[in-house]
Amino acid sequence: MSEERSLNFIEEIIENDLNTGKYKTLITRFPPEPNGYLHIGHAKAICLNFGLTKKYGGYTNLRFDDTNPVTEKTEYVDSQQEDIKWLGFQWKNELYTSDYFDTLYNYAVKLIEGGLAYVDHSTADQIAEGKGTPTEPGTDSKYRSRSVAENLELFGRMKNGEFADGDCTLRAKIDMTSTNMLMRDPIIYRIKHAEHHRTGDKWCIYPMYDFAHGQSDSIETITHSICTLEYVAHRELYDWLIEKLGIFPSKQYEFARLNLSYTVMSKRKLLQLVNEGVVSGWDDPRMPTISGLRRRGYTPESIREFCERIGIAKRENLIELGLLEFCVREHLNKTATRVMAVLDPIKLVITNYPEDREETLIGENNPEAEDKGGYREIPFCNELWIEREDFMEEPAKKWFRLAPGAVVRLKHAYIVRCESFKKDNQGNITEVVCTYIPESKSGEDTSGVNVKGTIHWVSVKHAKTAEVRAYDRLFTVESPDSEEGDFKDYLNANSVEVIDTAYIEPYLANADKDGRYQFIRKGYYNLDKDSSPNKLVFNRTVGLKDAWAKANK
RNA sequence: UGCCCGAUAGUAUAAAGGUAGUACAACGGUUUUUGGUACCGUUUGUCUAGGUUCGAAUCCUGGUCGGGCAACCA
Repeated sequence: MSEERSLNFIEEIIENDLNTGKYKTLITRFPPEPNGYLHIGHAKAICLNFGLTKKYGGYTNLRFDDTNPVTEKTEYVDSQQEDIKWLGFQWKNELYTSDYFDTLYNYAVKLIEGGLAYVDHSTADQIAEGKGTPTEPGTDSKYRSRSVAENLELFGRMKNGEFADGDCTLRAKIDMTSTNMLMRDPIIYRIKHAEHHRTGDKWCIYPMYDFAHGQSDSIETITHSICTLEYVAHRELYDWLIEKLGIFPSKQYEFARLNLSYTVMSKRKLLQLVNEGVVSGWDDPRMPTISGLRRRGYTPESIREFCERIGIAKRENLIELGLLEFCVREHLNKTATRVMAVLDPIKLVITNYPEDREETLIGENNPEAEDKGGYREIPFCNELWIEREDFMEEPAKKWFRLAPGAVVRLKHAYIVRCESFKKDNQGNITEVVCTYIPESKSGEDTSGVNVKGTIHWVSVKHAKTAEVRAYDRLFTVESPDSEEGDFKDYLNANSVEVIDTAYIEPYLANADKDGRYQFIRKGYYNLDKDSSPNKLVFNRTVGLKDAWAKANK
């Protein structure tokens, strides 16, 4: 493999830092807040952070950024770990920002002692007002000039629970006239009498993101702290705090987050879809969450490949959903077991094949695999289920499938000729009547007949049934976020289609929970978690490309 | 009206002053017992106006457009 992929801007920085000896070991971190499920956008960050240390050596920590007890839950901690592992990555240390609450408290005291922080008894409204606006400077709080001793005493009382939520905050003393709003005396500690998922009721004050993230990076001697673009403005504060505290100088670098067409990525909106029952849960197969994609049948390999292909840069982007689908097709084409399933059945009857005769045919499991993926037995008889769409009473031009008088290959079986067909009162085709060519058996064809088309089928006598669910994009517009009005106005009403009774070949009765199947000529499918031995339920991961359907649109 | 970030085919992403390349998409073809896969080919691009230079996607200046910044969220 001569991989000559060019470096992205972060890799360039890292190679430079490694080459100049600035760092001996690369240390990154993935820092999710445990307040929701991870999605494909997080996968981009996971692949970046873990991928970097895999490539250059060093290691990556998993750090749960749990500084806001009211939104965070252990359920999310567990799901996030599962998702990262499933994607194929292993962290060096499992850490929590809450592990550092004592250290962080001492850092705050140090800031106060240096005259760089003060306790502010202003209300939230007063603080907001004093902040100014992006175009007007802020004004100093009247509590800004409190003495170090008074601030120390007050902060101690905050910690001891002597104040109610919102009574006061600890603010860094920087510059109320800065053009960077974040430097206008940012709040670094607030009071929340809330139960924390790990520290319980030990604390009633919690550090803000800006006073926790960079400090945690520093404690862990993270060399390259990689985050998304919305934190660019925070970098000045990140650096300021590290400098004033005199601690290990981690550096922050920002890249553009992933936007994927026809879906939404914000945790708030995804949570809304879950809470309002628009989807069945975080792992609904239509969700862009890792757990949703997993249930849908996506593979870790395909998601990693996707993240590799989209690249890392600083400009805003909107990735076509088609690329994700390409990546999963690419992987599943190489790995999925081929089987036959008929989703919209009509009956095909072979008049010259004895009614009481049955045959066992042999089919390769995967033409792309080295050993053809092994072989399986497929029962055959005189009555078969075929797809309704594989027959046309009046064939279109370039039609290679069944039509009166047309010949077609039954996959792994014989060539048949359509002699006639039957209709019901409404004019629906109910049965296709054929004769078969006995010498045309697959693998030992001596008939000399050439056919243009091959169709899939399932023996009526031997067919098993299954429910099959097909999914489509969740939204009808490319970028629901940037449309007028509420994003839910653009939900795709037909994002799921359920087929109650599809006919499947008997081999599938023993389908593997983790198996990936290609229903020949239809798409890639896997078993849903709702599936049981009594009632199989398949999800369509993604359809096969369909040149015929596209050409005839 | 301030500050910060960005701008290369339809979508992404390369080219560190020297032939604008790659992938996906689109289109055409070859192969095929999946109208799948594979393979071959084609179309499409440097936001704009100046400047520096023998030479600019790249450096400089002005403009335009897009995004971000006024949570006791992260």
